[in-house]
Amino acid sequence: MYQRKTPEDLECGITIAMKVFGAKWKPCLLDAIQRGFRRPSEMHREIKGATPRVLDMQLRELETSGIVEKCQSAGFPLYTEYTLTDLGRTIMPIIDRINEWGLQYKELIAEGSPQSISL
Amino acid sequence: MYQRKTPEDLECGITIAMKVFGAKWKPCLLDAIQRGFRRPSEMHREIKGATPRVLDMQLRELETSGIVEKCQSAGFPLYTEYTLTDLGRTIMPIIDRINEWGLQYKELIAEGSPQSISL
DNA sequence: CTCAATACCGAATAATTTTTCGGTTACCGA
DNA sequence: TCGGTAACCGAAAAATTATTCGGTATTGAG
Repeated sequence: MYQRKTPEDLECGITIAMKVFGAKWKPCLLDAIQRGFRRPSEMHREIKGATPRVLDMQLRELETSGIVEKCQSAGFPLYTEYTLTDLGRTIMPIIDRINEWGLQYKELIAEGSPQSISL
Repeated sequence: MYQRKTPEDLECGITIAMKVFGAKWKPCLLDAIQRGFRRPSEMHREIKGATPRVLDMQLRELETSGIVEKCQSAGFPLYTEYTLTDLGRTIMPIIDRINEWGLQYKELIAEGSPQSISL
């Protein structure tokens, strides 16, 4: 298992929050769950650009952090559903605002942004 | 200059927002500016754990994105100040909530979080 | 002229995260 | 038994991001 080498400031709220839901696809996963895509296969289809593998991994981390909960029912075909926990629901207003901010200001940002070279 | 290789979904608000202020030290920098640490040397002292180099780089990116503004006055010693732009101020409520969330739930997260192995 | 302070930048390297690829298991239907 | 769907996992490789190290420039004091 991977061992982190650089220390982290776990007193810093930003650092903690970013660890929990700041990974590349975590906010998208949480948003997808909120919009009703609860099954892994649905999320795989919904979130273009992410490989199923990374979604599985980040979903598992969200579960381990107590943000989402897995409900699996035996049967065919396999049926697994992820839902937000109470803790997970406390994050959603933040994700929503991040999303709104991005949509609201995207034109303003696009020109001149150093990271937008790849457009 | 670095050329991105994996495509990005620039219609997704989350992706856009994360590009603008989601880098490792950007929220900390913005928070520091808000708390009154406006000079690079102050931020270097304030934000432990980050190297001056990365703070300089991320500050420059924030400037290029139009989130902060640089005011430099000739004189001795060199005096540079970064302040939030109007656009930058629209981000602060989000950063504040991220920070609050992290502080509020840190104990809840700590146990069992996959990323907290390095504690 | 040399030194210290402030604000930077470039390039190589290291650290971290994401992707790619190829599995596994369980089950049903033909 | 073979093929197909769903949900996963491990390991290596690639991509991305951050760090380290060693510079530059300006200015004023000694």
